[in-house]
Amino acid sequence: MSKESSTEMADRLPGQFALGLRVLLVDNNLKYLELLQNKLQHECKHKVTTCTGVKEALSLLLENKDGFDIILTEFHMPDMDGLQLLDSIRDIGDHLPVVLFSEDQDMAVVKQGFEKGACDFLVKPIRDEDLKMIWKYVLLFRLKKEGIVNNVITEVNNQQAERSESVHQSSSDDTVTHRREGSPAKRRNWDSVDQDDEAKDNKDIKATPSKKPRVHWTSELQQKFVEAIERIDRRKNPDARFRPVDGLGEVQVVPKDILDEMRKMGVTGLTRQNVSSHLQKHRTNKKKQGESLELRTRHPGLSTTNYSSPGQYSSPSIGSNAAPLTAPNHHLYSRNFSMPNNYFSIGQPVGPLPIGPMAQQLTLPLNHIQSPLWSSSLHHVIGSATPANLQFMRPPSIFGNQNQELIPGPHLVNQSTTDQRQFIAACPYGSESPCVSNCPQEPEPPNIINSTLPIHQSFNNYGVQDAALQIPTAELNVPSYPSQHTDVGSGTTAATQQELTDIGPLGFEDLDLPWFEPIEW
DNA sequence: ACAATAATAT
DNA sequence: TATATTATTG
Repeated sequence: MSKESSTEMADRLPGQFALGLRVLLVDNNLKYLELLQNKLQHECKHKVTTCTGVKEALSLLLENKDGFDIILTEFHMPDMDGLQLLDSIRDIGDHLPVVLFSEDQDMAVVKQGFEKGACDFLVKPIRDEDLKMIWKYVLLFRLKKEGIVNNVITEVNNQQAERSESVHQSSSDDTVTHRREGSPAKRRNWDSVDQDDEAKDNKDIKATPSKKPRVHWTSELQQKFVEAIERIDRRKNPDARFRPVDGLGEVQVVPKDILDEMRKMGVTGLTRQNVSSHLQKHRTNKKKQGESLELRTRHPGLSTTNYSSPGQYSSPSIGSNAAPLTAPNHHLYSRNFSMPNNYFSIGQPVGPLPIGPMAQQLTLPLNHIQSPLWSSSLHHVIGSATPANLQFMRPPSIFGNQNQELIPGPHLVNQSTTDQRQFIAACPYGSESPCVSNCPQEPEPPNIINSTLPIHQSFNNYGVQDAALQIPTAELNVPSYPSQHTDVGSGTTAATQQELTDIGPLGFEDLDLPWFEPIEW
């Protein structure tokens, strides 16, 4: 594999590159030193300087800082080992790529080498093809310094990924999940460890985990994608009854098939995962579309474009492409804590308020719940966030301090949010809370995110007796906005008002919104 | 800041 | 594979 990728690189790169490459070759084994030197000089046309000790090498480097392009050194040397060499080189200026080689391939050692910034670790005897390719490190090293290298690496990796995917079906490598570590300065092994293929059982030094380039789904691509799905769908679901929506028929259309089909249609360069990811989005969209369609059928007064959510904290525009009115499925946060996940502001909206009837009429049943946990005045909208960025705002204080401070959440909870939504925090202490009379100071609200207690207990400890949610039964007034509606915050015309009145209230049950599910503790 | 969209993890 | 989560981008 390495051979192939190397060859490809060679094709793409200027042939002159390696001529006169200045190599500092270090090995205390004279025979081997000579062997390598010969090959490098005669076959590779490099300019080779040899030495037999690390210290010597370092002094050469110090003498002539810019005298070399690359260092090729035996790892185990009597006077110093490769790691120390790497350290010292970094001291000098870290401007040279270093390739280590050694007899043994103790993985711990190899790994350390990479961590110290070695470009590669070759195992003796070094294969000719590897030796001839050492220039690539120079190139990569320089490119990297110029910040261009990501592309190069990415390309190389892509090719490798593609190749390996087509060979053995996505050997979904269980590379030890490298959490993205914050040190971008750290150099990585660029190519996979080039030695033999038996090295592949080594999980620690695999191919570069660099980022994949994003696939841009152009409209043509999208079109083919849909076309592919339709074809497969027809093939798999001959009975039209089972073909309600793209890819959502009785027999689902799966990424692999789509990819195959698309390839037949002449699409190249996509991976199965690309398709999978896109399919996910596609299905989500379809579903939303379906939902809003259904809603409109039942309530013709509601056109999709007529809605917008109030307040800046409201979530996905209820208009255009987002589902209006349909409540997202309830999301269960770990430990039985359920959070309402609304498209609307609930209760007292926070932040810039929509003016006009919107504010009043988009009031949801939640407002009527008298549960201590969710009673209307005790909610406030926090904002929208991805789980990672989720922050919980301290609930509005019953003591009047409205300066909510953010309680950043390392979220141990398993939030099940697919998209960014608005989150709503509940004030755990209702007006009935004993805290009102008993606590001289504002009590610390339970940290519902990090608490190890069952959530209801947190609240109980806090004076909330019954945290169970109730399913609201109140009526919902659903307003309609004029079709030209642009911005909720910008005002409401008389015509709007009229329209709103015309629509009239809808029964909550009409909407079939599973706002909450009762919580089982 | 926000939302969309793709990558990545589970 | 499906789906959840996270990263990146507009």
